[in-house]
Amino acid sequence: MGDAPEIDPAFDAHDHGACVRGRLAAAESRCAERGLRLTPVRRRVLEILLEGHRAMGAYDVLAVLRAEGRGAAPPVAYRALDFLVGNGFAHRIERLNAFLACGASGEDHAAAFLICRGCDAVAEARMDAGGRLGRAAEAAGFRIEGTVMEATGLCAACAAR
Amino acid sequence: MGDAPEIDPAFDAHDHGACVRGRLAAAESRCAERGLRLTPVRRRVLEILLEGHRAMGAYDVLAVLRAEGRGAAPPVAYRALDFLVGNGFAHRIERLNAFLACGASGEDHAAAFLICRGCDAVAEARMDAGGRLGRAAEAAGFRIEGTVMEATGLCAACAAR
DNA sequence: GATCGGATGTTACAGTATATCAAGCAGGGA
DNA sequence: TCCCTGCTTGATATACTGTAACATCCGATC
Repeated sequence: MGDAPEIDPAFDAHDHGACVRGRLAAAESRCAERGLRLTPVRRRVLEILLEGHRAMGAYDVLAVLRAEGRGAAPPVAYRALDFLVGNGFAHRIERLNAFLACGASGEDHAAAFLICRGCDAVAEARMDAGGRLGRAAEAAGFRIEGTVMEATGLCAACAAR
Repeated sequence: MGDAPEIDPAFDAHDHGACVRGRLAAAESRCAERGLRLTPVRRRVLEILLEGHRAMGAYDVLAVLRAEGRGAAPPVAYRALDFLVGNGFAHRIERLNAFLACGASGEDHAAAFLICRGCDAVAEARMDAGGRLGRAAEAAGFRIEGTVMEATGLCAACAAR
């Protein structure tokens, strides 16, 4: 511990097409490794999240599926999102009731998020789990299974405005 | 840093009547100090949260208000809860869409929560803000205004069962 | 082909939250 | 006193988020 965690370049510009293709390919090979089924719906939902490159509500995702003529009642979106979150391909942002493609698709890691209230951008920071809260929980006999860390504030661009 | 943060005795028994009265009195004097108006509705909602001594949904609070014959449409509960959260008398537990009376009513502090998925008890741990995520945010030019930290797992009692 | 489990499609509904407007009430200044 | 202003409350309606339950489909296996 000691060094600040790495933060994804969510607030910066980048080659987005390549970004989406690369992450999708990474997810595919991860699924193959682990015997997970990245079905068309699941793949498309991940792609939608990657293309959006922001936290999207389940109903935002649903709207895209609908526009493409897929069967699209809420459970379709929620099930695909549950699969992606459950297997580490996406995160749920509790504060926003929204979902975000994971910046390190499929690797096990604890994540923290910086949520800009000005532009709604969300940056993911990779953290190792545990830390002070982990020690406190252990002392209380509490067994932690998952942790949510979300900070709200203003990104550099919005603060300048 | 270094020492584990103190955790409220949410998983233990205690003298509940005294606990409620004491915290309510503390909230009243805090409001007087700061010129905040702890109106009857707000006071009663805080009392309900304190009596429940657990995370309660807005509609749980609302049901109690209704049973008492107060005007009780959703906005009544949400506004009172917003006031309490905004002024540090209660916390919102994002993971549960629920609210919890603050264990240190009114003092400014960052809090983390241990949420038992067995019995839905929520323990509040007082943390000082900042830490590793704070340093990462600073490096990215992100100004943090508030942080949510919630760990889900099993409390000692539920793990034993 | 028969069977079985997982994935999808669909309807209906439950739970959470807010926009909006009307009415009441306290405090301050003309 | 009276009015004005701002905050709080009351109430209706509606939007947003999430899930239960059941039917169907599809691929793998025997």
